[in-house]
Amino acid sequence: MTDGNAGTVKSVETMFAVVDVLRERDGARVTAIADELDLSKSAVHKHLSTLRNHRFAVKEGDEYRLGLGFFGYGSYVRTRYDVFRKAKPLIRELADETGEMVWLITEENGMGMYLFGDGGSLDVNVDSLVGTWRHLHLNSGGKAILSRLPEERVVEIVERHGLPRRTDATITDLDELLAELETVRERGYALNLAEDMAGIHAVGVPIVHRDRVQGALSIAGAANRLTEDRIHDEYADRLLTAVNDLELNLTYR
Amino acid sequence: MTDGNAGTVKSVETMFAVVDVLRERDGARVTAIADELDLSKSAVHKHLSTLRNHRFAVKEGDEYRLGLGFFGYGSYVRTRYDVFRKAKPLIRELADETGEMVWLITEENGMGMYLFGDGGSLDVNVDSLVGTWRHLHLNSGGKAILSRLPEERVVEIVERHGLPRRTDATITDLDELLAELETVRERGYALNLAEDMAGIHAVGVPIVHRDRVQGALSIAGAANRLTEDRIHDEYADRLLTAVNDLELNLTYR
DNA sequence: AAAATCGTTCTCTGATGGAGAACAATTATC
DNA sequence: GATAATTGTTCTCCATCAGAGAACGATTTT
Repeated sequence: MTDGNAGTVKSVETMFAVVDVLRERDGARVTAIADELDLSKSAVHKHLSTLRNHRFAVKEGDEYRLGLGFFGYGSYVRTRYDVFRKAKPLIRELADETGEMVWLITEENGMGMYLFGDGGSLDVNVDSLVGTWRHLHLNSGGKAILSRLPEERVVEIVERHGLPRRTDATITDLDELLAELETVRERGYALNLAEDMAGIHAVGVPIVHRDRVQGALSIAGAANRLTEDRIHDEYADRLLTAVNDLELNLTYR
Repeated sequence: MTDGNAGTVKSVETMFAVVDVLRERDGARVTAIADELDLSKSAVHKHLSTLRNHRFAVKEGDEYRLGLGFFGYGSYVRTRYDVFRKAKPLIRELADETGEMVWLITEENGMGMYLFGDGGSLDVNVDSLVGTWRHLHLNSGGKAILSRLPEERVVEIVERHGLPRRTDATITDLDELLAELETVRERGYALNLAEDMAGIHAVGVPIVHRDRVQGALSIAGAANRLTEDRIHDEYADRLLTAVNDLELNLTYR
């Protein structure tokens, strides 16, 4: 527990290293992987064969890439989230209605992950954000989630993952974050005023079900459209209503 | 090569076994996994810790489940497919226009996988099919893909994965399949007349780019709406046009 | 044509994966 | 409510196997 990787399976650890090289390089050949990881070619080859047998890697000529096996298991994991299945049609609706991006984010081990996103024109590529890990303090959905966690967990999370800065507006101080979360609790929704990406504003509302935060919905878009005023006047209420519907849906349907 | 799992890493193999138990059981506890796999508790525990460190498993109380790590890597793999990124908006459009389900399927190691799907009133159904492996002979998109593979590869694939029957209409004979693929080549699109699921018809068109099949688009829906006649008269042409657009998009944009 | 580099398949050995015992904590049973 | 059974986790320790290195033919470079 104190030691990070005590009691782990080393060869699985190296397998993950191989996988990460394949991901970072968008595919690689045996020798390149062996060089990068300081492993013998034979060892790397053995790992790649193993991965291939389980469809987690594919071989194209002499180049190996990650296989669709990951997508298969990944889709399964997402589909297991009740909140995803129920939020998806709602998100579509909200995206069509507002013309902005609408996101579902959830938390695991103190980090956030976008489970689904829709809408928005060409500003941000939705698909490249889905499935990526995000620090929770950097976005409205993440802050909405944090606002519903016990303070000791928030502190724990910040200690583990830190509060990296992305823009001038990023909250990088724990006390400041805790104060902001108090505001979020009172108000019912969280803002993101260019704290992650310059020029992008957002509102986020936590999804609570059975006394647990299941995630958060958020609306994000260009700062000149999603002004602070319009968020308070229009978007926040629309989002609160949507989340309320969703929470009822989670309970009764 | 002859021996299926010669030259593989055994402990990675057992890791995958653990992962599969977690998937099949929708989460499990240490002892249950150890019992099922005939492993010691300590071994299973070590594997679970390793998986957890890499976010491929999470622990909730004493129960372990697969983690969002899979979804992260899975999303990456899908996004790497150019054909997915470019087909997605087109599929949305087609789904809205026709009111039927529209699918993108691709092939890896002789099996098909739905990369994306949209539309249809049975919206729930869509997400449970995305990310699952499908035999290629069972659906229109798969047959469309097969029609563009060299005959020896088709034979190879059938030898490896067989031609399992799903309904009365399923093609279970290799020669019959090869003949059908010839028809598909001449006509440009493949049909699926309740060969996988009773009451479901579909049309599929292969997506060819740089002399390789990148996948196939298909339209699927209730047999009483997608009658054979209407497929030939309406849907096939609409789909061929869409795929043609997509192929140009793949080349020039 | 020669040299270099590649992926794959061997053999071999030291590191380590997995069994089993021990433990406290929890749950089941009476 | 006390006892017994079962749990997850952490040890130690030995037999296994993960990984190094050499050898191979096939490609690619020079």
